[in-house]
Amino acid sequence: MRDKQHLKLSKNQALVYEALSQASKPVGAYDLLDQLKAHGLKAPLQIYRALESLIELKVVHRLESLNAWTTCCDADHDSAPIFVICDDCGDVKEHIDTGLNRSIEKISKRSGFTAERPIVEIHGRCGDCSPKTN
Amino acid sequence: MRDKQHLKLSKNQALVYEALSQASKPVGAYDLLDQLKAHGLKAPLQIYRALESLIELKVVHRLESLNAWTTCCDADHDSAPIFVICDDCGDVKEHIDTGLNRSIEKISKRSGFTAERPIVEIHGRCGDCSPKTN
DNA sequence: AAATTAATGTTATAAAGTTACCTTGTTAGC
DNA sequence: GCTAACAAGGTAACTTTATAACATTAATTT
Ligand SMILES: [Zn+2]
Ligand SMILES: [Zn+2]
Ligand SMILES: [Zn+2]
Ligand SMILES: [Zn+2]
Repeated sequence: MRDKQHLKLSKNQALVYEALSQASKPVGAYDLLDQLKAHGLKAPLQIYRALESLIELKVVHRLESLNAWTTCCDADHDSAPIFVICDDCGDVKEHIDTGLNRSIEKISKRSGFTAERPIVEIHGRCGDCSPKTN
Repeated sequence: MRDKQHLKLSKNQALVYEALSQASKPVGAYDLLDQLKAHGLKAPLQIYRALESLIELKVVHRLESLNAWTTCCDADHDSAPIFVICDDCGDVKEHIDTGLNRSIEKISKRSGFTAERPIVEIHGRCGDCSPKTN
């Protein structure tokens, strides 16, 4: 978590971050809103603004294929986060993998492209949900 | 394109596939609808249903981070398509890369996960749009 | 031809995200 | 302490994206 402890978050940012931290899976913006209505939040924009700044601070990631957000795994990474998503139980894990990141760099450079925001989201079945083949 | 020539598409499927083929970039569902209103289509669902079946047939991919669809590059691939997306000019290219696919397999197996639908979308700047460093 | 399956048509509605405009706090120079 | 500059917040209206529900028609199989 590096110095995420020392992050000075505004009220709404802190509320949204806290809600994401306590969730066991990524959460959608309107779900966050529902939860945080109890704390006085009223409009989608309050959620979206908080999420945007938390992403800027690199403590939250957006899952493009789920329209949902989750806290960073705390690996203090510069490279692309890799999300492994079980379509059965909804479990999501964040991985950091230098090999995959090298591949992304290679593919990009080969075509003169500058990778700025690589998105890797692997859908499938986790160990618990996969049919056992024994 | 393998035998995409020989695909028997229904009327709506053919219309949507044709529209995507002629576009130079991925196209959103409502943009497709606007275009195809001239051909009698009227409702979003007609577009979404056609897209769904075209994806099933593996001739179209959805770009999760763009909410848009594009035709397959015709590489007749089993492995994950990798999209390289210029956030400046909107250009999108599909790549197939065995190295990256091996990384995805490795990461998955390591945690007992079965990858079924890997999503890789690399945002950044293409060669034409990158600031030249000379 | 009857049964089955795939594709369509249409309306209404849900879910996700943004624009516009205005108000309130916080910080930094004076 | 005053004030300019800026970051954060509040609210309403709205746009964009996607799906549910239900009825109909076309193509395929038996
Ligand atoms: Zn992370
Ligand atoms: Zn699972
Ligand atoms: Zn493809
Ligand atoms: Zn470009």
